[in-house]
Amino acid sequence: MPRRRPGRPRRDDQRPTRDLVLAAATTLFAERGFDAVGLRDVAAATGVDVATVAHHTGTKAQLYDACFARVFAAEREVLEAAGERARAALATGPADALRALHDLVDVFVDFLEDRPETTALWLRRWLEPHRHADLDQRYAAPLYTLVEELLAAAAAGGALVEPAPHVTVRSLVWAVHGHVVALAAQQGSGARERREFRAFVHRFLDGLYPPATP
Amino acid sequence: MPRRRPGRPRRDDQRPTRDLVLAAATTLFAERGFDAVGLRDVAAATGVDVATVAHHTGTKAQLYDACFARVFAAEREVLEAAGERARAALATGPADALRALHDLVDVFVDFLEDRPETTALWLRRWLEPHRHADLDQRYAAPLYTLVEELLAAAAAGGALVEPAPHVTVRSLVWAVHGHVVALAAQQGSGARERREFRAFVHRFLDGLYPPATP
DNA sequence: GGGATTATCCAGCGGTCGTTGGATTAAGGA
DNA sequence: TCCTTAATCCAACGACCGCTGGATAATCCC
Repeated sequence: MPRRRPGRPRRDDQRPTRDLVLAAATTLFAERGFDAVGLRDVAAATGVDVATVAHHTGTKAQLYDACFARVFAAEREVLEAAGERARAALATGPADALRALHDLVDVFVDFLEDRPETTALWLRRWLEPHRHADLDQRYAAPLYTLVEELLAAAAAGGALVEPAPHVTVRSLVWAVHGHVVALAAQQGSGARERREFRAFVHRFLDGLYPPATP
Repeated sequence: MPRRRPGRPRRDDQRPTRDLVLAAATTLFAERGFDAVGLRDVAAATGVDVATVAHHTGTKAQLYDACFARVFAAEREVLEAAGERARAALATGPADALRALHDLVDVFVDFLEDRPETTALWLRRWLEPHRHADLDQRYAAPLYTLVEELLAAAAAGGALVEPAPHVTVRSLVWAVHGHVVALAAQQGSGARERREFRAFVHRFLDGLYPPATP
């Protein structure tokens, strides 16, 4: 239990103020985008003053970046843990690699369904041209590499027809984002949509390989 | 040749001012989004005053809607023309239906590659929750219906495995948008990317059906 | 030619934005 | 207890925002 640092306390300070600000800002940025969110909106959603937001997170652009870093770090953490398990299956054989690929994609879909703000921030960032390189290299590239390795390993049991794995991976990723956006757009639990999408994804993965001709 | 209407002329009035404003605004909105674009930016890009923009397009929200209507009307026009040809192939047989499906998707990919602002506006609109219904029903639904019909017709020559056609179509559409975004993000002509993506899409369409077991 | 109509620009209004200086309050360290 | 440090809020600054009233100029209709 860390001691409180000096300073005038808030009325309810169970969590550090910076975390509260980042959480509120992330939600708002995901919903409305950078320019439509005012620092006074963030402050009101957190329950503090505008100056307090600035004191903890600096400028608005820095706050935006901090929100991205937090969300994408969480995504990366989950995916890398799943990636470790998948890598372990790489050496054991093509069938295991294909199953590991299915598992990895399931983790990815589950994560984005649970945290749709990840999809929203991801899409918004793609629409900012000057940030493409950073986003792609720091967050997307490692995942893409892993999936491509899994694809290649799984292909050992039946030659992979697709000549450009990154196109396949990217298309799959965008399909998942589209699924999450569609889920957020409709009312209801979307349980059927989730089930159908998973069936589609698994069929998609299996369809990447030509039928085994015994 | 329509006569000029009365009023103080611009210095160079080859095209109607409203068209120039809409074209400039569409580019800016696609690049930066609604809130990051000021009416003074639109005016400067057009070469007129702010008041002139307001005079021709009303409020900023109306200008935004007009840009959407123009872009999506162009998309719809192209797709419906291609859809007419595809529908003609529906009755002739499963092989023709499958080929028509390929052609229709090619038209879709070509169009979005040529006009990436369509993808940008489309994605931005998806990120505005209160506009989902309108976007989906007015523009997406007719296309989806047509593609699903083509899928069903093509399936007559080999049972369609996929049980939820709209999931397949939506995933394909999002994959195309992802392809366009990736194209815009990289330098160079992207000729190889385009070729690879087309190969992927056609393999994807063929993979929707189980292998014919002779 | 002369009013009517239309397009354009200028200037400015009220409001909101991101940001900051400084006062206030509470905690830790001596 | 007193000084330092840190967290918070208040007030306000300058800049920019969407929007508009009104002046001006060019065309049409008669």
